[in-house]
Amino acid sequence: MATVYDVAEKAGVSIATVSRVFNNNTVSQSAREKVTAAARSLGYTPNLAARSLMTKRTDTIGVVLPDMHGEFFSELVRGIDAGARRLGLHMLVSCSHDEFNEMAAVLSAMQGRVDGVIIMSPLIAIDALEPHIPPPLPAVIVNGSGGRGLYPEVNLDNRAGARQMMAHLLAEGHRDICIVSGPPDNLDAEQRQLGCVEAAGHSDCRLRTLAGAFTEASGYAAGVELLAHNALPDAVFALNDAMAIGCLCALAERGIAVPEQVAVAGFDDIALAQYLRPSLTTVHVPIADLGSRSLQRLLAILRPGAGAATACDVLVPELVIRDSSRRACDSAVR
Amino acid sequence: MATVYDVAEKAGVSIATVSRVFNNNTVSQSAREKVTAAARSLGYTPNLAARSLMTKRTDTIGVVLPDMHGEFFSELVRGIDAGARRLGLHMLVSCSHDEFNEMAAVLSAMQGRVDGVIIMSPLIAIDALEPHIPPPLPAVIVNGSGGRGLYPEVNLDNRAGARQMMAHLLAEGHRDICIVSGPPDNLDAEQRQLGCVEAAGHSDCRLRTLAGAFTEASGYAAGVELLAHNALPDAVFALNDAMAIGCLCALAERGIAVPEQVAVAGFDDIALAQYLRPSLTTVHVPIADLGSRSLQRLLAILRPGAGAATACDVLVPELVIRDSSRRACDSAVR
DNA sequence: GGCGGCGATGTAAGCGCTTACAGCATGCCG
DNA sequence: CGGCATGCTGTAAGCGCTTACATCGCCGCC
Repeated sequence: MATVYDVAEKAGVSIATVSRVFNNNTVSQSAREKVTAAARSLGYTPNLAARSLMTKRTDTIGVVLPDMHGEFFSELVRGIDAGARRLGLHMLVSCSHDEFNEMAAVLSAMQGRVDGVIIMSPLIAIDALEPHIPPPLPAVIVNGSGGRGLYPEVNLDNRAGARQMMAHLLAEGHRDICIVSGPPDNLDAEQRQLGCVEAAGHSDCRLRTLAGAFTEASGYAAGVELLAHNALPDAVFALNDAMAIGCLCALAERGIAVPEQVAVAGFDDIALAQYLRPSLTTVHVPIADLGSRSLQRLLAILRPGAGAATACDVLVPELVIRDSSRRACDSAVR
Repeated sequence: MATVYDVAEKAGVSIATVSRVFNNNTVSQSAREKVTAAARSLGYTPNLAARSLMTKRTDTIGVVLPDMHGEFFSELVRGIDAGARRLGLHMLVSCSHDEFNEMAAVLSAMQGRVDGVIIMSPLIAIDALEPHIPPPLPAVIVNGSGGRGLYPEVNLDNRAGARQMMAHLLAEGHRDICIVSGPPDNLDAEQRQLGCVEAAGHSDCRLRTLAGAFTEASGYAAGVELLAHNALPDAVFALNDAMAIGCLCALAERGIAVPEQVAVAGFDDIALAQYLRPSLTTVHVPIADLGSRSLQRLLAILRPGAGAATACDVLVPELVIRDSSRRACDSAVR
């Protein structure tokens, strides 16, 4: 690997001049040309580790995720990436697999390699995590409500989303509603469920819950169970779209008409929710926004004064009514 | 930020001892305890940039992706991550947005921060890229057939997959088949198309092509166009599942029965392909395997002799026959 | 008791880079 | 023509760490 010394020697200048060329500092035109030529012929690329040792900046932000599955994760990363590239920042992505020790390990493995981190961990109570964030490391917590306020947070208002959906289902006249829940200990799932209960509390509605795990398979299983007991509710509200799809599948197999015999709703609004038949009523979650917003928050710490910190850090999802919950008479063009 | 010096002073030992404690070298029990206590009380974490400057190892591998959209990307990363974590490696993920200059920039931005890179870039001809990989950087190319052999490659046999699907459709008796193609310049799309043409060449089949872009929307548009011209083929083979889903949606809207009036097939086998109604016949792509396999290849370079390099680096996808292409008389339990 | 061996520790060099500081022309002014 | 600002360039220090090498007890042995 070529170093500044090699380039300097070949170009007949000092290492300082080489460095200056690569940092856009004042260098005479002739020196600049000699250096770039030498660098190219040697295949020289600055060693970023060495650079950041001096500058104390890495131009990299860490992203710690609970896992790597599915749409949610990729959207979030996409949201962060979009902002990061605009600012010339890189992303170090790691994955804690929902394990507490992993999380701490991953975090300390980022020390000195990132300027700050964005942490998302719906499974781990954030107040237990905070002490494990190396103190000088700027951090932003995504969707991990309940921290001690040591770090800024960007949250999704899952409860509000669930309440909106419940209000819609109630308005459609459904009084016997079955929730397909998310995995235990999952913060998002918990809050969505909470929103449902809140909304139901204000009404004369009967609420039941079937256990789910945020997967298509668990939604399918829930649908099968529903049919086995021969106790079809007015509506099924699966707490994410994957489960709604699984459930839809189970219902279709038994010839149950949706929405005529039972309404079905999901949560997340994944890309193909609108392409299902019937198209899926769901709650639109601005996942990429969650990512870009959290990057903004982090940047407000890293480059104080650079950009106005966003005032609000709670994103409210939006109800999207489609065919799977609409009464027959409402049906219209998609 | 505390350094080895701070810890050494507080613990009353030399910096070498501190370093040794953190590198599991021989240190007396008493010294070890003093150091760990001091480190904890100072909140010390080793600076990894400095460490890798000495050791020439970063324990990080770079992943360069064309973009951050959808299932494919997250699965690939998951496959890489799974292997990486087992080996204590980290992942630096970047995204070239299919732009050539970005690609080179991203690559040089990894210099000194990664031990090697896994590059995936279906849009960019790999032989144009190779010269831009900094020479000493070990690299593996994923799914970018056509390199000059400078770097090991791990490829998916898209052609074989497409041929399998065509064979299936032909066997079902379809002779008028419509392909919904992928975006221009996309290597995967090109090869899938090529496979179709090859398979059709050996038969008396009529093949048409409709332009697609690997998105649900483009599949939907293709479906609409098919109906507009009133020229329904026997079968529609969308070159990925997202488009197949869009197409299915367009057909369902007009009341066309699948598979009775027209068979539909996709490519990729995304998680919910089996939960659609009708469930989607498709080609299963082992995306995560693609990721873990490429990591293995990279490792074979980084740690020669550590693990046996896999002999084969072409993954063959697998035909999955479901309801959307089955003749009525074949229909059975899912 | 002196000595080789051994394990724990300290000293210091140096990884590849940035940057403060000094040095050195050059040009311009008084 | 001396002095001074100006613009490039080189020298050298040092970022936080690992590690070769030297040092130093200490034990057991002849």
